[in-house]
Amino acid sequence: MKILIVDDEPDIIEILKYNLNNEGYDVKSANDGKKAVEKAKKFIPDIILLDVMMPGMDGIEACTEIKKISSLSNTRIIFLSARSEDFTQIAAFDAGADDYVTKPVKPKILIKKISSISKRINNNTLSDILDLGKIKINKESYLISLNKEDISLPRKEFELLYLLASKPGKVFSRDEIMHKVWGSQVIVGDRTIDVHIRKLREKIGDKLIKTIKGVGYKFKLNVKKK
Amino acid sequence: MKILIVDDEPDIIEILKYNLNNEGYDVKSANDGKKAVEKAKKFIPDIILLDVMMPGMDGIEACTEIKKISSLSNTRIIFLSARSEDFTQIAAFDAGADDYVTKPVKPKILIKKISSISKRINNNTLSDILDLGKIKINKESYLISLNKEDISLPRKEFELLYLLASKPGKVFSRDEIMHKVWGSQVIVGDRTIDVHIRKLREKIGDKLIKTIKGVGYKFKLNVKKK
DNA sequence: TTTTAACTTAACAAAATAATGAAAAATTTA
DNA sequence: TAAATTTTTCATTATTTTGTTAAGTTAAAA
Repeated sequence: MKILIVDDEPDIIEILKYNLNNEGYDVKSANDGKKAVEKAKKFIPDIILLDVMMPGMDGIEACTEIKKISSLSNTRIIFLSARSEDFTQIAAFDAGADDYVTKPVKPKILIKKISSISKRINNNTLSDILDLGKIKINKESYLISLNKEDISLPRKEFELLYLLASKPGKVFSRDEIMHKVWGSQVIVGDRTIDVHIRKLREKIGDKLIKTIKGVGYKFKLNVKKK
Repeated sequence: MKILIVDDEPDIIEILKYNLNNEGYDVKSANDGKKAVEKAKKFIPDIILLDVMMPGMDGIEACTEIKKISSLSNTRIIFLSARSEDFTQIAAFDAGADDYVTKPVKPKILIKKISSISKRINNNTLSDILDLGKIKINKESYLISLNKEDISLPRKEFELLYLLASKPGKVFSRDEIMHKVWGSQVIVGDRTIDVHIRKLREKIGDKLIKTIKGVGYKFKLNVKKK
């Protein structure tokens, strides 16, 4: 996740950079509106933290500029402003802000907002309900229904099943499963995945997930033909 | 806003009068059905609080009479009855009651109901009520009714419940809850949300809100299975 | 058929997450 | 202003989920 910090005070950049780096974000910075727009074009950040008050091009202007750039259409903008009661809030949202934080910025709050925004970015792509005939997988309620009976699954098991079922027939390697379900940062042993598969099979029966030895696992298509 | 209280017990009239005056209502009273009808004709109250059990003409009869009077067609009637399980409820609604309150009357609840009704009179819109079977959630008066019993909830608890119940079955993450209930500018700890959930469960029982570990909370649908 | 790598299974340990109790802080009401 | 209520936090405990290991199976390859 890439973040661009824009502020004219080096101290603030320093603090934010430090905290965000610690959280594992890829952070760059700029110290005025103009440079911000340039850097954003190259860096294509996921999130821009934009100070409202800056000499030269201020945050609102910069935001307006950034919003015009099509390659940055998925970039979220969080404003940093001095006073919460400020009229700038309104202007900020008009300019296309996704959120704002008032100074002095508390790193905890900022990090929470950022993680909440990044989750939203990630989640939006997946559709919510998979309907595979006798099994339905509902991400909204974290329930699956098998032959009309609801079964609730722990999170990892659910996500594993959801992944396999999102492309029935496709064989997922353990690497791919690990990447998609556990995320790129986490590394677990291959056996761990097997164990989760087993637990799933205990609950949904062993017909639906097939092992492809030496390759991985797949969700089985409806195999009824005459 | 004019309110007429009708009850044969002076104490009750006293208490209600005191509380409603404090809220700025214009309050008069009567101590039996007949006098109530007469006073109502002259006073043209917006709301009548009508005791069911009274010597002479009882509340139900009085209500029927009042409903015949065209100048009182906009007057709402709230019954006061001793027991909630009473058949009188049915008779009361047949007679044209708009609402009822069980004795002993809790002033807070009564006031909320009244303010809810007055709002409805003013903007003539239907109130915002979620009806989930045995639990009803009335956003206008911030009251919920569980198995016919009114429970008044503090604002945060109410809004939390309202959010969950607005989409039964959907799992709400703590982030989403925080966003929707606390607003985007407020950050509270995750435990805070848990605590509110707990308070809610203390009041409405622990069947209705389910924890999805690692994900969030959801309002449970009617879960009857054999 | 034997060998062997790959998988399954069960039992257990570790980590993550939530429930609880108590109490401080903030807010509302009297 | 004091009292009461509501909201929030914190520390502790309980619970569930997740991950690991090791021993048994299986199925393909030699």
